[in-house]
Amino acid sequence: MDVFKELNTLNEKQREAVTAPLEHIFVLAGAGSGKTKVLTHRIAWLLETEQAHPYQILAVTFTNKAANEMRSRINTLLKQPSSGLWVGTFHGIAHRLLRINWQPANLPQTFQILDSDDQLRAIKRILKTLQLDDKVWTPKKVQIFINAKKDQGLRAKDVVINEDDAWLAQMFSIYQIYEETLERTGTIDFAELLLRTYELLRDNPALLEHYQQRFLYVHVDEFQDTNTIQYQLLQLLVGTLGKLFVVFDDDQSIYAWRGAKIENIQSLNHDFANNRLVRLEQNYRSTNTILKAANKLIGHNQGRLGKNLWTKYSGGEPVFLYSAYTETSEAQFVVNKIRVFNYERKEIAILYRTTAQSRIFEEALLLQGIPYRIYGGLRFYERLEIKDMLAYLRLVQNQNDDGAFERVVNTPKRGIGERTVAVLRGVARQQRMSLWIAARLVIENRQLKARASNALTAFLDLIEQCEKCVHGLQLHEQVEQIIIKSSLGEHYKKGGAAEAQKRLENLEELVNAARQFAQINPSSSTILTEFLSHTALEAGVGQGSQYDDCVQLMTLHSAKGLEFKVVFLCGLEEGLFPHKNSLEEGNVEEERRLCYVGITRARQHLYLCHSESRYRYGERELCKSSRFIDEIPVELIEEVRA
DNA sequence: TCACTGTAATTTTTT
DNA sequence: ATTACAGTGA
Repeated sequence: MDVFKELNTLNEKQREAVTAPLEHIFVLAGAGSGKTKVLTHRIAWLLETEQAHPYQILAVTFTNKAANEMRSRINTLLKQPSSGLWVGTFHGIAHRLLRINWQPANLPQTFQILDSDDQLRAIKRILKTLQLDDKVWTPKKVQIFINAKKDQGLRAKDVVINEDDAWLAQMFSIYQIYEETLERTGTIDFAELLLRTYELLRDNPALLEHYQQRFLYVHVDEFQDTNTIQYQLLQLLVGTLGKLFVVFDDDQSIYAWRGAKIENIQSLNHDFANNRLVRLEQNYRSTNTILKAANKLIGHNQGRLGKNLWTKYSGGEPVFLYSAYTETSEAQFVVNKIRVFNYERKEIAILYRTTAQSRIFEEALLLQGIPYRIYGGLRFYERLEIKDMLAYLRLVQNQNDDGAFERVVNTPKRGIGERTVAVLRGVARQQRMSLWIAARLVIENRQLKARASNALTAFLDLIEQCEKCVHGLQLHEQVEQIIIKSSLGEHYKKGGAAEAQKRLENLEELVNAARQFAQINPSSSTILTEFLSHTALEAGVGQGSQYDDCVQLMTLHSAKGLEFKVVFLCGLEEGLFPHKNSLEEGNVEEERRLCYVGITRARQHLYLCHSESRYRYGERELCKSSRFIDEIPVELIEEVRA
């Protein structure tokens, strides 16, 4: 790249951040102020004028989408694929470090990642064996508790328990058993990826020094979303040698619910001395009207760092407001409007608070034959049949994976019922062994009736056969073989016609995904392990989009970082947005920031929609329009009719 | 052991 | 409305 030519495309503030001397740089970047541009240009600047080597550069994002975007923009800028440069999500980078350093991290080489669903199942199993009242100790609550502790960097054993607090004591004891279980099964959950990586570096000084010397330039996107353990990890990595470059917007902090600490922004100044703050407040995205609406809305929040976005674009059409009678007419209005616009369809987005709202828009779009793409919702690798197949693969690769064992031991049905599995669980727990080994033992000791024993033996043989037969095969052939051997394919053929077809197609798609994965990644003996991790870390968002030019449907959370010519912000109703749960927890400000994110996605046209009534739990409920609508000055709004 | 039936709970967002 | 789960009979 011609650095100096590129610099001319930046404004003064952006240039200041990109060409800043080698200190810690904090960039307060408002929506649409070109933060990704600054980040990518900074990296290019380091490479071209500071003689940095690609392998000295680390760039961390929060979503896979953002990571991919950044990687491709860096490549475009450098006019070649950048090798050696690490760009990824916090979880992706932690995973990479753990794979390389599995031994000092005290992990088996084939360790696997549990997604939220796997984690919840593991917790349910533990609660069942402990025979606790599942009204008091709901799996969800336990899951939230454990993840919160891990996000704070706390192990069960690290915490001093006040014996008076029976609830807390019980929670920690569950946490402890959970930790032991995961240890035994060779699996780790999402939060553990971060915590384990933190401990790995903290407890291995030589290793830490190695990475500190390597990653001299650490970049973090969306810094306002970091949680405690992520912050601590950054502190370790940057050390005294490294230079930190963070980009953040406190008004777009929307992940407090999963442990993001907005206080981390304040800590920066103290923990990383010799720093420089650059403010990007010029917006290049939206019309002045849209920006004014956004500024006024977010002005209702207290304790902001404070900034005022401005733009050179004057005026723009008003923000349109549509009040529907029902959610169906809301969707109809949106779809009719979409037909009028003469833009590319991918320039149009329908945004909503909850995934459940997508269905009604999907139906309306389908009816009118408008191509659309839904982000989020049930992702490819989360589908039932895919999870089943992945469980077979996991079990073939690591027989101690109890979660995988339980999932497929009787799928498809092979006569191993609850009773038999209960016996295995009992033995496994008593002798602290995996279900697989317990099964072996139980068969040897003839603890089961002949019928159950035979069925179980057949299952164990099946898995071992699979293990033998996939040896030396290509990754996608391994998947293909196991679909056949496990007779999962057969199994799904039997279901309802249309649904069964879909499931079979998905299994076929999994084979394709494996083929693609093997093409992108260098072949190695651990490719199956890596593929399985990939399915957990990137739940397969890109699968199955048939058209390129589609109307974009997504939740407000997944819209962060994107922009569209036309935005429909839907379901603006009290209880839905702001969501009831947030109101109860007193988190209206985060909901408002979410609304701010939504509004600032729009370049030219913004439609706010709400419905007077909505189906919930099978009943029609009356809905009040959202307070957020009232917080936008009326002179910016124009009511429209269908 | 498994299919069937009735009842209770469920819906915030993502790695 | 849809789904998950527990209880019941074959």
